[in-house]
Amino acid sequence: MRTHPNKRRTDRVHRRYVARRLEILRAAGKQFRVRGFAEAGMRDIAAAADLSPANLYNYFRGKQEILFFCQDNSLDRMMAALERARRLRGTFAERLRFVIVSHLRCLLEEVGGSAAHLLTSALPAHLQRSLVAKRDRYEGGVRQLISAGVRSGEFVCSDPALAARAMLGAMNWSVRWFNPEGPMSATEIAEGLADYLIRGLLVKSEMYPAALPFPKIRSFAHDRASRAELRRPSAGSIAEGR
Amino acid sequence: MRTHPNKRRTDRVHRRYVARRLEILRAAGKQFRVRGFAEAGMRDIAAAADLSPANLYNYFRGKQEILFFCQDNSLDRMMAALERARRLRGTFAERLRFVIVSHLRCLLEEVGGSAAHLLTSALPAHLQRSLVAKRDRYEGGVRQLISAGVRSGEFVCSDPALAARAMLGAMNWSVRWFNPEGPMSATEIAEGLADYLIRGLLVKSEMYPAALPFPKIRSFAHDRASRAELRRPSAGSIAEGR
DNA sequence: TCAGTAACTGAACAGACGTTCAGAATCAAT
DNA sequence: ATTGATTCTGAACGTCTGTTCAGTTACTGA
Repeated sequence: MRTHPNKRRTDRVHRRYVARRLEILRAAGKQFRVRGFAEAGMRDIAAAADLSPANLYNYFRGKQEILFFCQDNSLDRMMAALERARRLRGTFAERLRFVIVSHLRCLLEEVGGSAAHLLTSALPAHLQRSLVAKRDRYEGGVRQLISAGVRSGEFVCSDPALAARAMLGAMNWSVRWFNPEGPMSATEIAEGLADYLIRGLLVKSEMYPAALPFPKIRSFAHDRASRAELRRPSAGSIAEGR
Repeated sequence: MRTHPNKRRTDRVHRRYVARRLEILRAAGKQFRVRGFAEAGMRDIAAAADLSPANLYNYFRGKQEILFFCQDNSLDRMMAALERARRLRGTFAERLRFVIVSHLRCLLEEVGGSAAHLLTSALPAHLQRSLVAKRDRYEGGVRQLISAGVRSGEFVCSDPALAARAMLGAMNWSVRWFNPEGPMSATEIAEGLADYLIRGLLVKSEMYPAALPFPKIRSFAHDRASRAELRRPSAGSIAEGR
């Protein structure tokens, strides 16, 4: 029994497995976003992902784990955008705009149906802590971006922490009213919100809003499809139930 | 059997009844705010209000009705603040600031533990419609305030509707991170958020933030305690259970 | 073709939920 | 003290939930 054929087989099987996992996460993310965590039942999620409810448990340990990976996944994507914005050459307004637009696309665009805004208390303590820590790092990054802009003289802001929270709140709340079939696309909304949110920081607001070109995001939705976090957890990462 | 003694008796009984109703609404509002609608059980609400679970049903038809009155009540308070802001003499920035601060106080201050931000889909259609209509009137009022400021030359904003949603989102999201025991009071947060949110609209942002005095709100939390909407509904306003 | 593994399912389970109800306790007025 | 109404409660009911499991189907590699 050589290892190669086996290896190839399990590879393909594993790829299918990961893909199904992602499908489930997307379906669940949409359900969570639309109906809320508690209101979205496993039977709904299963139906949205075209599986039997019982079959979900071949891919995830339970509902909480699904929520966790949904949030963890979108937090990772946002964090990646934040780090990319940091390395960006340009004004702080441009960097901040990049973060805002990325954040909103991640939340609103259909393919990225995640639900980072749901950070609910329905998770066991250690998972909750892990997510909150990640979100705090992200929020801290946004705050630092604002502070740096203030130090550089480009921004004016008496309380960067509060401004960061205001910006994130305005963005996160958009999932409440955004309608994919509505007149505005996710990108248009993102640009419009960025205009307003950044204007509140600029010292010289006359030069704003202007057509600030910023690097297009390519393959944004898929570039983390095979992240380590998406693989099946081997150890007991979810120990006790609720 | 004269009517006077009876009248007096039932009056007092009725006052107690209304007061208890308000207590329940406050307790439930806090639970809904902290844990979410589905996660907050009737047994939790009852415990928070110091009642037996069964006794809740002497004051409300059920959980959905409690949520409805929570939201309806805080929407009414916000609407009242909006109308008061409209009649205010002063700049549009001052009026808008009044609305923002009132909104945030209504959401965050302990005594007004309501949950307008929860507008969930867990309510029967007609109640949902009623709340959404009221919220739309409120949101429209904020939008008109912005538009009027733009027309007057005081504000600049390419999309007042979007800006209004951004502002409301930033405010509503605050219930997620606000901590009553934290370093900032609800009022301080309200002022800080108002600074930033209004700055994004001003043409001449140099004169901002400045100490803009605005009329103090007095007896804000209690002035609607005996509203008609708080009385027990006599007809079947909640018909079918979900 | 055949064995073995992976993917999947229907039916059920234990627990939590909102809610009800018969009846006890409390209150108010005579 | 008695009466009638109001306020309250413990215990239960039916339903829905997340989850499990024995068993079936589909797929893979030789």
